[in-house]
Amino acid sequence: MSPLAATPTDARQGGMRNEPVQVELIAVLVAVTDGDPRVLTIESGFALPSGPLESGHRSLQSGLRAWVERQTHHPLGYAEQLYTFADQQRDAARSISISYLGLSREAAAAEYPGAIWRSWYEYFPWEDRRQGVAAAEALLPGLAVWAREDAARHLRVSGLFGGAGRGWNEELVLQRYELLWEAGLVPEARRGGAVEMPLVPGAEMTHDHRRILATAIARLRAKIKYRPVVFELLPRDFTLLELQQTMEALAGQSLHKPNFRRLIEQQELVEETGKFTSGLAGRPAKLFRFRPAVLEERGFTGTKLPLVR
Amino acid sequence: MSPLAATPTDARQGGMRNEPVQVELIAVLVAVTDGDPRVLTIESGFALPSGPLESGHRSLQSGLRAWVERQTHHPLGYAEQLYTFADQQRDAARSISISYLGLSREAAAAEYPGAIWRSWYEYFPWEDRRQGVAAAEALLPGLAVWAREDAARHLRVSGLFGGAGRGWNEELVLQRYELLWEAGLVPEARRGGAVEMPLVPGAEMTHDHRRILATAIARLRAKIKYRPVVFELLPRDFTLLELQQTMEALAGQSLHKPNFRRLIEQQELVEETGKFTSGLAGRPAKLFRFRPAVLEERGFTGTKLPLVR
DNA sequence: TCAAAAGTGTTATCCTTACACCCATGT
DNA sequence: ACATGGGTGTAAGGATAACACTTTTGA
Repeated sequence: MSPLAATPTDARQGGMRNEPVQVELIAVLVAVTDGDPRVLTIESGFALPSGPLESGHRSLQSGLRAWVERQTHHPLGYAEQLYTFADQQRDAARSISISYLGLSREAAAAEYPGAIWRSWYEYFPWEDRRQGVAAAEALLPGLAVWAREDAARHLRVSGLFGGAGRGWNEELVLQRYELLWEAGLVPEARRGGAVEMPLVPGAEMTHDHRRILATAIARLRAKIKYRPVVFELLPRDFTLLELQQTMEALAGQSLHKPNFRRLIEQQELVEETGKFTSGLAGRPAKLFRFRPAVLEERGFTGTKLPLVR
Repeated sequence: MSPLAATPTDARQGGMRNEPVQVELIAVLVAVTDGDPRVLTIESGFALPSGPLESGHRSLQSGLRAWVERQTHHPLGYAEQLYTFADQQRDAARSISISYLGLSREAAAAEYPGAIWRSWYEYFPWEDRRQGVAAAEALLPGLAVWAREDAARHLRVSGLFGGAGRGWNEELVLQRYELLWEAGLVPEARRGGAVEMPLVPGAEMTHDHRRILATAIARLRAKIKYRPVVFELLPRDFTLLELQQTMEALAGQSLHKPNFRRLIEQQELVEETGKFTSGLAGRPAKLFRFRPAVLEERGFTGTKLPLVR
């Protein structure tokens, strides 16, 4: 169609050797159970399901699906790509990690001994502010030491961790983790290094898996606000309180009940099923279901720009 | 720290052969000049800058930077990862493409003959609705043929392309392109296939480069609404009209001037420089500059959830 | 009867949208 | 004078946030 000034091959001559690399697929599979946002792990919570891309895999997603099912016996439902990292291992061959975020429900599969669901707040205790901000404020003294006599560091700390009523942005999960790494307050930052400050609470993971988990949490916290993805984590029928508690679990913050209900109603995301809960404490609640029609109706975005009529 | 039930290596035995693959880096470098959103191309607009990851590259980004600078002599400024694709070429070795979105300004470099800036609307004419919707509506007859007697196809077409006042969501660039591909209305869908319907206007690119460009446009159109990235495309000092026209170029839609200005002002994204334009038609305009403080002040998001006090 | 959860009303405030209008400069 | 773009006022309607309050069940 268009005359080529140079073929792609021509344009790519003369560099260093092309490097054949290993490609690894990593899954962050999330479910919310009993108000707890959980992530599916192997090796007793020390690693995320993962494995190399193989010649038998027809696509990245199907390769990932194969690894998750082999290692956890859990089906991989909805999944989206998260990020691609390159590991620069000295002298060893280079490897590329392609990570995915999956949304599922714990009930969807029977137990399998090699796979364990863990609350993601075991890895990031300071990200859970539903019962108060104590876990986050416990980090402040250590961070103050790191930021001592450095105005730029102080700014970063207070921007990310709040402190004196500075406000908390729940989406900055990765930035907070990276700051803790930089400050050497997290064990994986010290591999092969000296001990300095006392470590911060929170469980470690292999390689960069905890970093990938932070990326997944951040992505999900951002996404629930503008795409109806929460419903992947809920049964077909649910009460508004269950919906609210699922959102709270993800966001790590408590929401205002009356206003939350109006928000949901106003967005017309759900419809009544006509059924009610029973047998639980309190007044029976209406059961709702997601209204899949919204996916067609609006391309689902929310404009935010003052268009001209 | 945590006792391992199995080492990572153990858990990964017994599959097919690991597959060493080629990794390719691809850049979509965008600038807005004279109200035109442009993308940096090589091969007379037929390809995006790209090249394989090499052993000398210290990271994915630095490898990309090296390729862009070699092929276009243009510096790569702000860049973020877009998406990672796997190419399943039958019998040939598999290859992985990691694409990036970069924001820049055309003025930042001198001309270089191998590299050309092209309006992205040359590739997607129907995405420009600033001068009217004729280009999009011209597609409707062909799409109607494809959707004939298929209610689901009709729904997709009207959801994506609007039609009778159904509204237009400018972020669905990729979905629209993929629908046109499926309908066989785009030349790259017919490689090695038969000719059916007349093709839709819009320039072709090699491989899946046009698809990657669609991904980049969609990402950028979404992102300008919640992150202050437009400023990467503007000079340090700019008028509000320049800012507006840059946004319009990206969104492909006209914006309402008075309300746009209030929106910007209300977000406190910019500050006055005290300087004015001169020598142009009309009243001199105040020059503004981006207020970088916003990046610290708020983690920049806009909550959208009814938090409890 | 009480605890627990569901669910409603009301208000003040802010943001968005649309429309109308005036201002300052170059030609 | 007038074309061109810069810039302001204002009012309606909608969304948000905070508060107080009523309803329905199980124990």
